[in-house]
Amino acid sequence: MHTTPRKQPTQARSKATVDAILEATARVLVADGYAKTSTNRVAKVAGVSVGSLYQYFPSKEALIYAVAERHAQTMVGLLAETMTDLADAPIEQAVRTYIDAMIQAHLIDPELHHRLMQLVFQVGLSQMTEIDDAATELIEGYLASRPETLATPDLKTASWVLMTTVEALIHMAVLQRPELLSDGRLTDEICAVVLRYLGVDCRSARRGK
Amino acid sequence: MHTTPRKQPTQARSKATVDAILEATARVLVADGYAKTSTNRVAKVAGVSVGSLYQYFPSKEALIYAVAERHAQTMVGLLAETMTDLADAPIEQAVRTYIDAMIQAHLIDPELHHRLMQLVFQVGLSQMTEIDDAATELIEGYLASRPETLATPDLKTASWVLMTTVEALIHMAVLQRPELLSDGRLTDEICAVVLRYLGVDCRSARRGK
Amino acid sequence: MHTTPRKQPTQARSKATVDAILEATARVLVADGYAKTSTNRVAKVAGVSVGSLYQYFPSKEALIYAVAERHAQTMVGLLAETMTDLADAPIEQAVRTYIDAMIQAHLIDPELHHRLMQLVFQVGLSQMTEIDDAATELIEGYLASRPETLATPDLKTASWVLMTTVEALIHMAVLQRPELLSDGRLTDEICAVVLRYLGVDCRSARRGK
Amino acid sequence: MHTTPRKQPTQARSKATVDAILEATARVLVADGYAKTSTNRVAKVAGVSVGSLYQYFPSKEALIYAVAERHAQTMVGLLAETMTDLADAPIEQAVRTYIDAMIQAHLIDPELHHRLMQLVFQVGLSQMTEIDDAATELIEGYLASRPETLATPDLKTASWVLMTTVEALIHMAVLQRPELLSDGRLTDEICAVVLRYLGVDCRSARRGK
DNA sequence: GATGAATGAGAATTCATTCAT
DNA sequence: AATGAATGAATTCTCATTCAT
Repeated sequence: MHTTPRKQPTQARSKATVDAILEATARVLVADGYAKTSTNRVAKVAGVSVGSLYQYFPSKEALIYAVAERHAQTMVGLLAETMTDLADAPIEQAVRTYIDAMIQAHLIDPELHHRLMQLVFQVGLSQMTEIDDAATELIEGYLASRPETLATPDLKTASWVLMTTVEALIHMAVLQRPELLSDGRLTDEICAVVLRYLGVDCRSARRGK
Repeated sequence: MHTTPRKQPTQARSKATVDAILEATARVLVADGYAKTSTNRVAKVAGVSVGSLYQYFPSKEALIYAVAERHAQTMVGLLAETMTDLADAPIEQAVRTYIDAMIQAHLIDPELHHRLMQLVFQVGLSQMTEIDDAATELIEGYLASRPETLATPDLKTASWVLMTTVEALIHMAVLQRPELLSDGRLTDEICAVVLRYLGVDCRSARRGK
Repeated sequence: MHTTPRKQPTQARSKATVDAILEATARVLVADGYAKTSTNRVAKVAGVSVGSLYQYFPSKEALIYAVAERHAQTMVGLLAETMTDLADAPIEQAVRTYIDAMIQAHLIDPELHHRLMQLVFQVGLSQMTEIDDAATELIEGYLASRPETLATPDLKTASWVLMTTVEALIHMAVLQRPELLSDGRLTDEICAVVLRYLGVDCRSARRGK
Repeated sequence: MHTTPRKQPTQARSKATVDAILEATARVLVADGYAKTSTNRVAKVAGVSVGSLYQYFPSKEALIYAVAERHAQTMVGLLAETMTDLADAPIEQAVRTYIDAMIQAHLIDPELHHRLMQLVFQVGLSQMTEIDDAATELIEGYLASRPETLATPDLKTASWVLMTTVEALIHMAVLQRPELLSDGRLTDEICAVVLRYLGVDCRSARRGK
């Protein structure tokens, strides 16, 4: 089963077609779920014929892959943009910036993100796990440069725990508790989870607030 | 679309048939995923005819619902069994018991659990979110009885944060980092995340370890 | 690609279904050719649903295979029936019996036979070449028992030449010169080709006719 | 459905394009078979656009027709070239020349020849049967000029029998027994079949060999 | 109650052909 | 003339569901 795009659109017209197809795929995937996402329907929503769809994507899977690729790159791009130059920032600020960036990244297209995450194991969307891997490495790099912040000696496990925790809280909040996100309460709580885990912002710190 | 079982099996033989069907559904679901789980195949694996399957379950969805129901009840049952009489236990012990119980519950059938979790939004398996709701209430009840443990005044949010965090760490570990589970390292780390978030086990506490 | 039947029909009803499907396949194949033989059309002609067709034959190819199998067995059966006890017959009679049997076999279903022969290399219908192989062996066995009849020392090549010649003349006559078949002229000519090649029925023999 | 070329290429460039298309068609036909010979693929292999292809050939069938036409003409051309001035040659030499010429004609492009022969009835390629008709006429003309050679009074039938026999033996040998062709054994055998059928080269002739 | 044959709508995919650029 | 993007009917095959036996 091919999962790589069939050909690169060269003309402006075909570029627009490919964009329309990817956008339609995302919309249909969100609305109907993977099982009910039919290529004919995607084509119809995109306003092109099935034939055109298959001219650029050799299979339904390739379509999903391309959407995941595009979404993952948008998210990682936003993260990378925000996370520069935190090396010297105080840890409270670094953590808050990371969490804010993560939330923004999740808000790019929350429903699409969720659908794609569901498919990670079902279809094998490595693109999506790479977001997490990138985040884990980011955290690991930061913690490695500040050994004193780490309560546990196991750097890798701690990084994974932090990434997983932040990711899960944001992901679930986006889906189940959007009100917590909009008023900023959640950001505070996630910061608290992270900083306290790192030994910062203990009762003493909090009291001084 | 009906999603409730068609009739209650009264005779012993019927009970065995239903059990075989549910077990077969779980196995096929794990092996092939929801999309490729066909009722004909389930019937064959269960050793009954499709006709018999439809005698007890009016649709494919009803089948999945019943499996989710059974699995959720097993998990909640195990949790309920373990969590009795923690009201007076010291917080460290309560947290550890909770986390241990959660891990055990996740290890009942990790792959089935994961498949079902994937389907929560796709098919609308409220049974699975009820596990989380039950856990959240459990936490909320415990924290409500010990207001001094809470660093945040928002009891509901804190409970949700804790449940989500513990659930995510265990779930992802079961799938991605099984080695962290088997040697007990993860239990320690999750305890640390929870207790520090609750203001217990700060640096000072840890140092004394 | 599976080419073997999916399941054996056990009940009388399904046996009739399978028969209807095979017969319809043969008719559509003859009428429309392989490329235009669609499974939906076969099902319609057979008076069953596509689903039923696919219950017994996993692919279009499997369908053709089964038809070829059935046809080849009918032909070989007829040959075997006719060709017994020629060991002691005079060569003229043996040759004529063989040719007559071959003609009868070709007349079972000439158009189907032709379509299937066309597909031998295209689809790989070994069943059909096996008819030729069986015929070649028959000839080889007969010639081996009468070394004096053979003008060439190379038994295998001579057998292949004879089988190919007889087969081609009958096959083409059935399709292009049916009138030669009906009045028996062709049988005489094919006998002449064979017997003269074998050194029998030279001018002298003929003159005495 | 049009089957005649759309326009005659007058310019040199057009001629080259048409040639490239025909050659590509032949190659794809041999490699993939008729059903999988797509016009898009032919165009790609020919190095032109589909649009250009359809400028010269109004349909897929027209493409195949043109290829058959070209191939048949090449074969008939080679035959005609070789067969001149056999009127006075001894029969043994005439037969051998004919068979040699036929073999050479079959070796021009054996796989293409076979693919086209398969399509004769499927698509109706009269061009290919015309090769046989030409050969039959050639034989008939020769035999008519030498009535004494004929064992049968029916000239037409005898010619058809000879043409069919020689054609089949060569055709099948090219496909199934190429080793018989390369070492010349087959030529001898085919000569034997023909000459003995014609009453020449009886035992007596052979003995003197 | 049980069986499993039958159904047919619907999904993925291909490819001959057209036509705007 | 040439290009190649676009079309969409047609094809193969699946599977949830029904119902005669």
